[in-house]
Amino acid sequence: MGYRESLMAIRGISSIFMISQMEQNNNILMETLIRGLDSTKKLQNLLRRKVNLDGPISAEDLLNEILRSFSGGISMLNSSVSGETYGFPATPHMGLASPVDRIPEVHTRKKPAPAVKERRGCYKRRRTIDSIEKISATTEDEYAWRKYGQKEILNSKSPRCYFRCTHKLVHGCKAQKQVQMLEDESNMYHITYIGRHTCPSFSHHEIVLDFKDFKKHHHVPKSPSTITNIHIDPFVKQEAVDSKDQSTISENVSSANDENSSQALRWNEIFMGDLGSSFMRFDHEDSCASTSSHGYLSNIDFLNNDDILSDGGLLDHVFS
DNA sequence: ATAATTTGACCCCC
DNA sequence: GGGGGTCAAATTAT
Repeated sequence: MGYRESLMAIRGISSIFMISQMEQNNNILMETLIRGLDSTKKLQNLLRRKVNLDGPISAEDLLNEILRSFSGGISMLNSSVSGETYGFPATPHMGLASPVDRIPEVHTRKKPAPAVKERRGCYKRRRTIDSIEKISATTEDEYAWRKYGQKEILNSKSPRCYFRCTHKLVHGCKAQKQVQMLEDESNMYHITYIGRHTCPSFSHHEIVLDFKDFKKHHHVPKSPSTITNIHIDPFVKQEAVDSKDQSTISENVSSANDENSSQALRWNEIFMGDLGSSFMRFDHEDSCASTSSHGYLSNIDFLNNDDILSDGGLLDHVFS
């Protein structure tokens, strides 16, 4: 049976199955993927021991690709089961510090109960938010983020960490970021960028060619902020943000005036360039007034479950 | 001294 | 009612 026939069979069967059966199949698939991932990692370790640096690079590349595929599949399943959107990971985890891997310390401080419940700011829960999601091996990017919250998420082992732009108070920058570690074994992060940086500063950490080397000689904070050597946001000019190093290199990259028309494409370029294998779809829906009044970002829908089995959907992309 | 993080409380909205 | 996003005092780091 050829691939097309198999695919058609899968589609036909899937359309008949009840949801519970689909979940059961998901579980079986998940177990299979996890076994495969584990075996591949072991094989990778074996290869690394037996071959020298001039060995079969292509085999190593192939293994890496297998790892990415497994990790991506597991991430997809996790996300679809939990009702989240999903994307694909770019590269295996590189062992960078995690912002969410710390068990919160138990503090003994006792906060005196406020005598009078003062009304805080009116919170607006986002509905159709201006957000970009990605799955990444690293939580770091070129921006400076300040953590302002962490929440345990229902049915999730990893907490979700909340970050806002460090320059929020100075420049009123509304950019936010949420980071949550995926629950598979890939050690990747589900990162959601909300809103856009409006602060008039830009970092150029890509001048740091080897971030790992950089970390050996510089203190790197626990937060996922500060440094990356991966990509630049072409919309904004931003200062270097390593708060410890205080080195600042500024450069005007592009004006803010010509960005709207091609913004979705640019974000697409950024993340596709960064992740390599992210699947994103950009929709132009209403912006949320609470997060952006300028329509800076295009909304993104990660492919939903229907896309997996629909014509021209995810499977077709993956296997084409 | 100042900045950043932690973490329980608060609050909105599904 | 409760999940999750945010606040802000306390704590920690620089």
